[in-house]
Amino acid sequence: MRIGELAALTGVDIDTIRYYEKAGLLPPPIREANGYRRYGPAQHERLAFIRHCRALDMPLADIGRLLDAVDHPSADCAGVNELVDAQLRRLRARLASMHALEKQLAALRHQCSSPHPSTECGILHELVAAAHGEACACHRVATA
Amino acid sequence: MRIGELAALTGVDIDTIRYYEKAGLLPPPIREANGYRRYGPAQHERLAFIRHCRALDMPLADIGRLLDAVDHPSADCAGVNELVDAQLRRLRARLASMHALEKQLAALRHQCSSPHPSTECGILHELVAAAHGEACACHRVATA
DNA sequence: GGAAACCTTGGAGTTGCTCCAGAGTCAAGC
DNA sequence: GCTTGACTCTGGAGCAACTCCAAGGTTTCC
Repeated sequence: MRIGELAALTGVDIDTIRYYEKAGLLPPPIREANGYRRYGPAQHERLAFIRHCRALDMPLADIGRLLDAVDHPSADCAGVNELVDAQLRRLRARLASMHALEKQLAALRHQCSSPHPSTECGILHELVAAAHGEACACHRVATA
Repeated sequence: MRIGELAALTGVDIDTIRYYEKAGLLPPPIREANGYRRYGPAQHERLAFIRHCRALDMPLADIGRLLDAVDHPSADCAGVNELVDAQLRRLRARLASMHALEKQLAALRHQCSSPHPSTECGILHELVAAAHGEACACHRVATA
């Protein structure tokens, strides 16, 4: 199949497929006489693998290492475990900080419930006060 | 003060300060005879405001709009509310998807507890099965 | 035979910085 | 007077993971 068909089949943008090739995640495909890329089921599967990993928010570099493990089945999979663990650690750290952030923003939003002139806006007051180094509702709540 | 002092005072990298200037968030400062940037308390405060907003993970474009509201206090603050609301919506959507992701990764990690040869690794099996379009532990759990 | 749809390459743009090269400026020490 | 080191300047490249575009070649369909 050609690149457009592969794109339609997998829901991956044509540019993204070419990007994965340039990044070394997809091997350079055979070319037709006119220079068009030709793909088979193996590439389709490999692309689906990549997208599944991306759906798990893994960086492309890590996906490349997983593909190496798939390509060289003799090695052991300790590295695979470590990649998934690292991904989980990153995700959990980010989740914690985003939970804190949500509290801060909610507190900030609470400072102003209806439109006023900017001079009287609680949100802007908070942000300006924070810039002065004063306690602000958002970070006061977050660190309490 | 010069840029290095402002950087030390605020904990913001020198390059970042120049970047904010180029992005239009900080007005071009006065220059000394030798061309060095000279900053006063007003710029210091504006930079602190920007960093506080960045700590709330706001995009620079939104911060620019907040600064406009600060600079033009006569307008009303409805736009400010909308920016904070939009930021909260973005954050909450991202939080929800990251929670789902965490479940998926934890389920995936559970497939392999100790190093095996890659051919027997439950994690790789799952990812390859997912690429085949089969049900995978990670997304099966997440969508259940 | 002509138009529309497809493919090619290379490069620029996105966000928010961070780093670097090459050059100028300035104060302190010998 | 000269060197050394710390500071500053500009412009440009690099990161991640794409996305979009221009300019051109190819195929397909009517």
